[in-house]
Amino acid sequence: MVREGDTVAAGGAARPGAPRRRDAQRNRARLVEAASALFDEVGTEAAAMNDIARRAGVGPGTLWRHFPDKETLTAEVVGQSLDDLADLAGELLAAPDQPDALARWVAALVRHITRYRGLATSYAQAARAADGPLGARCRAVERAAAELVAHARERGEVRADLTAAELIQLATAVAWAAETAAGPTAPTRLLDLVFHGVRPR
Amino acid sequence: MVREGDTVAAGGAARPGAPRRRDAQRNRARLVEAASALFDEVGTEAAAMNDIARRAGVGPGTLWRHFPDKETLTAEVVGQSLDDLADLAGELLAAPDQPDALARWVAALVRHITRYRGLATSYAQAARAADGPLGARCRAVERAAAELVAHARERGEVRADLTAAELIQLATAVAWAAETAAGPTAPTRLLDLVFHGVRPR
DNA sequence: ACCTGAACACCGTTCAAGT
DNA sequence: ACCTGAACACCGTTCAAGT
Repeated sequence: MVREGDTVAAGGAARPGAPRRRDAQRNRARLVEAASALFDEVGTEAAAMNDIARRAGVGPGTLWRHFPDKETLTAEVVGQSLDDLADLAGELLAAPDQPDALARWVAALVRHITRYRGLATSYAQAARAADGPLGARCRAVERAAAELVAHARERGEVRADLTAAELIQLATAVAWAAETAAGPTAPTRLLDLVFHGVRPR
Repeated sequence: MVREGDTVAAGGAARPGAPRRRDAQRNRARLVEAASALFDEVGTEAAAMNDIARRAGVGPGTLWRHFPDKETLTAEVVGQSLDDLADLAGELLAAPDQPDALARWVAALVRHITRYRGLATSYAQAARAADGPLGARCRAVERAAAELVAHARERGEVRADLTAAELIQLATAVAWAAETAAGPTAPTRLLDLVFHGVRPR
């Protein structure tokens, strides 16, 4: 994560370009903050790029040079949270005999996706064109999921034919349904149905 | 369904308004056809209203007077298919001892939703604001689902706490996931996971 | 009554002009 | 180098002017 003032010291205060760089990095930080705030209010899809720029107090051109498209901006806003998910997977695997590690991780994944309205759709699009910045981060999450699925399979906690990609698709779908639902169906309820099935046991 | 020429006989050929009415109905039929064709090609969301009007050979104003919003137009395009779903539910319930009637009906529901890209999102939005024309039709589908769920529950084919609304949310979510998926995961596979659960049995 | 198409508002995106 | 904001293309939506 680039922080304000990082390259100012590196560049040297005497160099004429330095203040510009500091401005650029402050603008960048402001843009991410403005995007995060607008995502909170109206969701990732309804948040207009021009509105994000205006809220950050910069022109649209500045926004577009810092982030060449909305996917890159979205990836920057949710990046830390996605890293946290990968870390959580590692912790769950490292701790011995964690019961239902997979179920707990998937619940965290659904919580993450429902953080901002529209994220499920953003991820689905990113996963389709996997070469984008968000798609790259999604693949990292998928690798973490694959380890957890393999672990759960060894313990007999999931069907032997379940793949990590399928599980992520279902989790994303549940998050999408919860965010667009008419009634107050909680994502945890839908997730429970997915894990145990709608048929009686 | 309104067919070309229906009201011409009813209005009388001598009345000056009659040719206008015939024009109006031909335009209406052309608009629905153009919308259906464009939905096929680019999905319900990417289909621009102006493009639909242009393809039908009418001005945008004509489209907007026939269909006051996109939801009304969408409801017209998928109306017959939704009626078919309600009919199918009736048939499955009428025939005695149909095994897995519910599962077969939900599979048909998912096939319907995946007919046009974007339909899952259209339905989710329609279900949220249930007073629209599409929301009304969705409620009819929900009533059919409720009967099937009750029937399946009596036979012990589903969990006792499963509601029709939850099942429809899951079916819509699965359809959404299948249409936006990166890989070639078939909706039937995801539906199977939802019915039997990701845990081993 | 019904139709047409120009027109307005809005949003994504670019780029010439500034410092 | 970086920023600004005007500008263009596009889409949803409306409406005055026609027949």
